[in-house]
Amino acid sequence: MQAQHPITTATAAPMTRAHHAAAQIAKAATAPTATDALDLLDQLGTAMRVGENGEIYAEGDPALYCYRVVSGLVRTVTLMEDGRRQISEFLMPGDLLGFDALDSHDNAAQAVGTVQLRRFPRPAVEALSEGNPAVARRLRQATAAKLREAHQQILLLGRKTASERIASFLLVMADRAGADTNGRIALPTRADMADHLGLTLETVSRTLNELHRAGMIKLARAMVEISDRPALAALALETRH
Amino acid sequence: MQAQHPITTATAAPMTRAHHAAAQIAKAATAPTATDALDLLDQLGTAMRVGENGEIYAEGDPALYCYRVVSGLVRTVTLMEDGRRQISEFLMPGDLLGFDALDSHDNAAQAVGTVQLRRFPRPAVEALSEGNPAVARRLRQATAAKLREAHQQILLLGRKTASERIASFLLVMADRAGADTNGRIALPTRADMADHLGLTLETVSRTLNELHRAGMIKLARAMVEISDRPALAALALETRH
DNA sequence: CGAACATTTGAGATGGTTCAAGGGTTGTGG
DNA sequence: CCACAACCCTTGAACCATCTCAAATGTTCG
Repeated sequence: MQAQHPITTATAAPMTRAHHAAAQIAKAATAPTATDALDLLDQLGTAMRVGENGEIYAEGDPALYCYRVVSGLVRTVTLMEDGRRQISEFLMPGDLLGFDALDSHDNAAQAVGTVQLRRFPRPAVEALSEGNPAVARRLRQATAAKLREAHQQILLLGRKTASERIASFLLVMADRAGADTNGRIALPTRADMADHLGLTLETVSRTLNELHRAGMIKLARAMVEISDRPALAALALETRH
Repeated sequence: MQAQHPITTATAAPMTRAHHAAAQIAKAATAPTATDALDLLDQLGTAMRVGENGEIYAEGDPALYCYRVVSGLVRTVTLMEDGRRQISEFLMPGDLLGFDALDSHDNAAQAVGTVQLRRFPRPAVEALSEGNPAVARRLRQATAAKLREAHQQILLLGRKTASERIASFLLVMADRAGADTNGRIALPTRADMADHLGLTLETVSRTLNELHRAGMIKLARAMVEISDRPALAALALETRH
């Protein structure tokens, strides 16, 4: 039902940091910082780079680490035995990854292009959140926010037409990625979009070009620019916003 | 694209309990109970009953309360302006509801049949989890578990065929609801199933009857019995299990 | 009994898929 | 720096899984 993509090997730098710092930090920061409670995490993390199409973790892997995206785009992938593929979400710089795993990851995470990450050992994160209610709350909120996004995606997949899906997707990408200075936003491949939106890459291509002909977007390979946001929003049928 | 259902009014018993107990409980229970940390919640809750098709909360409502299902079946509904409807999930006895809201509910919750609930004021829950890391952790895990289910649903909606969807749904219901003593499980209406599975009620009806003819299930109105679980599981293409 | 509602079934319409081919782009090695 | 290979994207045409529209048949309950 869907074509598949060979996965080139990851270029992952190994890490060398300890987790024992976590408990200390948790106690030190009795009064949560005025900024973001999750800033505390940073000291526990290690920088890491993954090459294009590299795997950050596989489905079913024990959840030893979690990550924050520093730069680049990450996709979260579920694969069926016969090769059908579903991308649950795309993650952008600043997004957290793998924090909501229970003991194993329920889907794979892969770098769309080259990606820079900060990696945190989960035991350290757990220890930190155990000792610091503000961190615990922020983590729960982060997971709740993902759940909310998942519900949006469920609505999209269950009830929207192809052009509504594309319009919704473009708006989400524009809002989250923050268009570059020219209002242009980088897109993943048609195949990646298709597997995210429950369509085929041909339908994605056709629909994108229809929106272009309709004057709602400008199209250039892997880049789009939204020229008529109200029209797109009307198509996407965004309830909220 | 989809027919709509009028909502009969809820029969909700008002509540009378205070939240101030929360902080005390949190402190008292420094050593978390051997059983379930969430048992601590019970004392903060009030019993409540909602009639068939009654609304527990509406989409966009400020999230003042959260709930645990005591008996009956609850559906979580997102509505589009033109009437298209998506049911994100069905909740069974023991399931938590509204705990993962941020400050407002991102979808409505309705009673499928008559439902008994236990209702908790969110400030009390927050206070409890603030003071009790075990509770905080359980709540985060509960939200993470919902996210995992949402990802399954995204795969189902994005990539499965009608019969795969039905088969998957029946297995989930059987596992979660726990079939009655005769292995029979209660189903919501065809329309509710359709709006959960991204199909029309006609397709649900036809597919259910096909599975019946194929000898995989026994069918009796709002009841099914799974007669050939392996065959159903093969159809559902469950990766895990 | 009768009204409201849930389910089934049929027949025709269709949005999106599938299969197929051609054109663009990018990077790489000669 | 050109030429080829590997992709990606586009476009066309036929097909089909599911939807839509329509009607008949339960079923439930006041």
